[in-house]
Amino acid sequence: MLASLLDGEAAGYELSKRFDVSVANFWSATPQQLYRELERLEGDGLVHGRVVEQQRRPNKRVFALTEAGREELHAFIAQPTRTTAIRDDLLVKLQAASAADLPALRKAFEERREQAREKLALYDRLRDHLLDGRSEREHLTEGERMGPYLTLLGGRMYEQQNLRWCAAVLDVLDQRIGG
Amino acid sequence: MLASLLDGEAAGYELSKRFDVSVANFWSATPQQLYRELERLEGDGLVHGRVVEQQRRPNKRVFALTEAGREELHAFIAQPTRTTAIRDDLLVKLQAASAADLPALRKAFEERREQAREKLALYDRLRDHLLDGRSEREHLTEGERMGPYLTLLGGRMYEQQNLRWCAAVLDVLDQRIGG
DNA sequence: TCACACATGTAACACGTTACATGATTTG
DNA sequence: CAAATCATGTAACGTGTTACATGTGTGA
Repeated sequence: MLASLLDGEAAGYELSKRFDVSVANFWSATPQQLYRELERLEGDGLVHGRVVEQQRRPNKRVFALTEAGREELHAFIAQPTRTTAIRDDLLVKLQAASAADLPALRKAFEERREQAREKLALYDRLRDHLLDGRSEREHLTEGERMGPYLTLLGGRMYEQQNLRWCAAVLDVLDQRIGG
Repeated sequence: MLASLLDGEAAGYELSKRFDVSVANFWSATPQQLYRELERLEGDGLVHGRVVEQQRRPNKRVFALTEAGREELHAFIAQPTRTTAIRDDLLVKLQAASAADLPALRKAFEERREQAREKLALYDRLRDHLLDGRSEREHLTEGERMGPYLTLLGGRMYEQQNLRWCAAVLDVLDQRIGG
């Protein structure tokens, strides 16, 4: 959340929208978590909220990073990185599948492939928007922050690999089902 | 855990070892979770435990899948697959980094690259062991279960992509730090 | 007029992690 | 002789998910 607020102040609802698109690439959270966490971060002085009155919408509380929040981010980056825990239902299904499960498994992999395609298309749009006409090289050498572009690159590479893997698995499944 | 028990009965401690190696590829769990979960699964009749008395070791309780456990696995495979939640500290660090953070970030990425290399080496050993002299094609068309091989393939592809991404990011970081 | 977007939350529950506890045997 | 491995757990805590609750404004 602190990292997301670097891109500008936001209310809980707006943050949850950001998480749906760009941030979901590397961090997922439900709106409920965000609201709870905002209270805590404000209590710890890492963010500061103010009420913005709106005419035709319910009022909202907009949160901005404080100086302490920025320092917390620097400290976080300097800390040892926790190893990432992977938990993927689809791989469990694949691991456990026997002959009778193959058609259901095939369907699950087609869905995963479709999701990967959609994410890839989304990332490509975000990338074009982020570059805004400049070349990748220009953006990376001259831009202020290279982070958002490189995380997006990571997301794209991840989904491309995902597609290749789905293709390989579907290939095997079709041979097993068909032949 | 049910999927892991397809590879043969095991005690909690043995399961935690399996999770450390092959299963960690797609599902992580602490030993404490496994012990707690084994109790629950036995309560639900999905696994069945028996005490194995040992001479020079503490006795152990070995658990095997029951028929209900196997059915549960089939049902699980047929269910809609939950979308996988990604949460990666390293990507958050990258997203949030500013100029002052680059050296710390570089170190974090070198560590990630090293971890990827080690995992890849482990997966290659597991792959050789799994194939046991046969070709990939033979194993996939003639073997009883293709799951373990294909999950391993997924892990290898994932780590290879990870390596490529680390290389790309380190390249950019070095240009920013050096130049 | 119906559904969706905006906007924020509470409460209950489920799940996961960390610390602690125990004690034998084997390996270096 | 120390450290690692085998073997199993409890208790406390922290985090995450799900269900529920509320109400206005906008677009089809």
